[in-house]
Amino acid sequence: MYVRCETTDKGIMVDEIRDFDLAQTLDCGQSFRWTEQADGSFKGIAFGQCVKVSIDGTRLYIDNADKADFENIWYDYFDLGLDYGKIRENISKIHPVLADAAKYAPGIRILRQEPFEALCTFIISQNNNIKRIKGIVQRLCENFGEQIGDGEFAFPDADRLAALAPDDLAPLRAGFRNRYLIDAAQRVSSGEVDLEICKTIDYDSARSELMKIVGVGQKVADCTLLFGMHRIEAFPVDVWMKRAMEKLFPNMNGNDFGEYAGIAQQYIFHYSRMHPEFFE
DNA sequence: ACCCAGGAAATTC
DNA sequence: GAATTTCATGGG
Repeated sequence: MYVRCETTDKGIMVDEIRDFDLAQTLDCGQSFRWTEQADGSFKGIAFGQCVKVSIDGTRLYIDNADKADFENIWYDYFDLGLDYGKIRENISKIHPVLADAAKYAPGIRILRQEPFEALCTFIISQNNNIKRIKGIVQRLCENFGEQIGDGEFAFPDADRLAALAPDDLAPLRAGFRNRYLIDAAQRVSSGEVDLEICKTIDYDSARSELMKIVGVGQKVADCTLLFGMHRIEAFPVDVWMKRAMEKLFPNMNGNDFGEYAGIAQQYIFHYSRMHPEFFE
């Protein structure tokens, strides 16, 4: 998608936006740092910058960002270079229920989050619920992240967390996940686990690289690869996806959804979560 | 009191 | 090896 942006009183404005719904994308359990405001906009932080985003028709507004920020951070973060309409069209041919799921929330996009943040937030996600995950992530940033504004904190980097011990994370109330977070930070900080290389090496190797970390299994590795490394062939299977596959796609698995399996996964995950009656 | 939550490690069979 | 239990915490 070719986009131009210009400066307005509501920050940067980008026109001709398609296949993008803020609630569907920012409140669907892939990122845990966005909160909806009373006016329908979303406030959040990524790459150390706090912004407020809103959509009016085909126009995307990003407040508190300039043109350089848009080009350097937000164009990629919102994955505006990928044609989701075309992908939706293609994967809808695979299975009629997948077509239904894609049609249900056509504005979902896969964010390109910071790798270390994706790793940590999905470590926190295990055996947990989205509301509490958000609280723990918020406390992690408030306690150990760099302050970037009035009450706003960046996600802490691996070096900072690597200097801590599990008990130092007690204020998070993350329980048994504390030692997993410290182990992840120390292995990333030391270079034993290379998050950048996970963007390019073959999928199984990338997954193995992440699974060196204590507390990272297949599902957390897949989520990290999908949301932090934009490996959109990843197909994380959590409790919702397990139910969905058994009930809605019997005798199928992630491989049947092809190179865009991760995008299919998000459509199915969201569709299932919004329709719990499917699984009663 | 009990069960579950975008799981994984530790233990047991 | 496969199946079960445990791990903290909070909400329903």
